[in-house]
Amino acid sequence: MAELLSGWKRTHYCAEPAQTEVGKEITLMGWAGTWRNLGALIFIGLRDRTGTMQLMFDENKLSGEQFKQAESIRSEYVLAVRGTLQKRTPDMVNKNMKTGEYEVIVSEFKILSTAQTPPIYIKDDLDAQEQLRLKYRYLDLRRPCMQDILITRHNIAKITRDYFAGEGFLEVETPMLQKSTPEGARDYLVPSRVHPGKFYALPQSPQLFKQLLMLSGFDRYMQITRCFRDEDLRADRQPEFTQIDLEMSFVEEDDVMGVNERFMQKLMKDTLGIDIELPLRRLPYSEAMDRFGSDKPDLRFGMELRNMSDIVENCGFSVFTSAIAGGGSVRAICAKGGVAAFTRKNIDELTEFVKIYRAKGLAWMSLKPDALQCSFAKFLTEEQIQKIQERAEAETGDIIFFVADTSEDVVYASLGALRCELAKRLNLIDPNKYELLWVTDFPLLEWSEDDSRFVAKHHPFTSPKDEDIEYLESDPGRVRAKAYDIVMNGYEIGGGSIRIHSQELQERMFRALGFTSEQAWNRFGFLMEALKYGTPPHGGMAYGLDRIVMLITGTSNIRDVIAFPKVQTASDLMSGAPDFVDNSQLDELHISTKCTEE
RNA sequence: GGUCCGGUAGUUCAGUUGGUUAGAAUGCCAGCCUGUCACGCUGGAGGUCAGGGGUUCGAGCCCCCUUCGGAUCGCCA
Repeated sequence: MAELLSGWKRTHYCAEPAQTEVGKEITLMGWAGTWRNLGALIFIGLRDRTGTMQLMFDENKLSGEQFKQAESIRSEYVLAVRGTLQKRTPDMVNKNMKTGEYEVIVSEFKILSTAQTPPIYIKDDLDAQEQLRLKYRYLDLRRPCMQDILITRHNIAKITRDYFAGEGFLEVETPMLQKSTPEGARDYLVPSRVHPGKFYALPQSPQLFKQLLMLSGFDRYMQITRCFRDEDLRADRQPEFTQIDLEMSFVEEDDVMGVNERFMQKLMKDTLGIDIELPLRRLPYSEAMDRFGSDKPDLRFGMELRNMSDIVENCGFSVFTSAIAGGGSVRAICAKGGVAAFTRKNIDELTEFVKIYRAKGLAWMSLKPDALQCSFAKFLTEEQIQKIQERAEAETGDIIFFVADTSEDVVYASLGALRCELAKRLNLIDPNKYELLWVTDFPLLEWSEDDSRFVAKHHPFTSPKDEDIEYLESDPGRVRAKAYDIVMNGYEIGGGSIRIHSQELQERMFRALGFTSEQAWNRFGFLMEALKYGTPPHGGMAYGLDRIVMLITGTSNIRDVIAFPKVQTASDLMSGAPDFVDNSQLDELHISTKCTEE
């Protein structure tokens, strides 16, 4: 049944032919879409990656055998078609089609491949279960909207390479098989056949190698590269993902941020035609947390957090006073028009919502037109109520929401999330708006309860701020880093830092992280050694390419921007990976497992 | 590791208080049709109600377990 090309050559893509080709014979190749058989006339849409062209099979213009064959064409058959491009008369134009003014009168065709009825429809407004789409990913990828995303992804990668090449960056590849470094995320391990009992790790990032490239003198490096982290998945997180990774020598924060914000400006202009004003806003971490409860604030809307602790410190409401006494705070957020927008049931939902973030509850003050409704009003003086409303910039019709907790982390996390939830419910987010900013001055270290020690917030090679270096041993928590994240619409799309380029400081850093000198040398000895041989000051950053593609294509699901993604359990529904392997394979790798098939 | 949501023809879904033979649309198959483009008309086929167990005279529906998928907290230097 499947015919061969036998010398046929495609002359055009389906959506390519235009006015100049009218009346000429063209050859198209693609997939049959929906077919409409009118008896002596058959219409079929022929689809390729550029779009769809309507084909007309006319009983009077084809041999009897060919017309009979045309009647057998079904959805997703692969066709090669020769015919004449015709301009449709005005009453026959299909305005919903890019090629709606044209059609091809088929004179000769081949069925290159037949197809079973596909388990999912090949159309943009598909509403199939994602499970099914992923099992038949190759069919899902036939849908024009999916092809558009991957085409946009290609364009973004190309703009990226062109831009950085133009700025003097060299693309250098770094190894996929690396030494495991247990700091940070879990590694994917690869057993070594040659070295019994030893393992490589897949890169979480090319961090150390790009620093070594600076040390070697490449000066400016970039790479679009795959990274792997064996952590739980999310809507915006895959176990293997792509970074735009770069590093520069002889630079300080402003240099890295400058070249990168110009990159984002160009990217937004070339993909969406959006103008981004430079320089981008910069928000120190502490201010971002204080105002937005997040280190990746969505600036498409306001609704900033307000600290009410000093006002309610001595009121009789124990929820508030005990939170403050316990070292935490009481903060609030004002929902404009909340009285009209939220029912009592909605407020209960919001209360449940903040509990996800370990808040114990959600207090609220409803400024109804006739009266103030507030469960804890009796604990407050008129003056305190007045001050709260002033600070929240609340007016009649608004609701002020409060979270109190002994942990600032809980207050920030719950109110930061509530802020976004309220914006969603109040419809404050313009989907066509793009708000970029830098978040800077991150803490260098943060205390880990699990490990009972300080851990690097970014990574252990991040340089402390010059003026804070002196506190590295005495007060590690107050040391700020030369680190910066670039944030767009509430997503961290990239981040980086100036690195430590002195061996002495790097050793102090490892000590602050609780490593003995021996441990540090054992894990990162090659870096420590390298730092002895002439290291330029350097820094860089890395972007999550997948997240950038998500934002630019307007998808909320990272799986949609990756050709062959993994599901929440990190498996591939199409190929069935991961899977058991033969014992002989394990033997060769000197591995025995605790789990077996069945 | 936790919480929540979901799995019924190929597909998307409905299925009442637990009650006769599980429905619709679409797709598929067959026939008719020369301007369709969500073609139309006529007819037809198509079900392990995710899997297992339990309660019951009786389970798609109630309970338990398992499994698969999604969202999310923890986690993600």
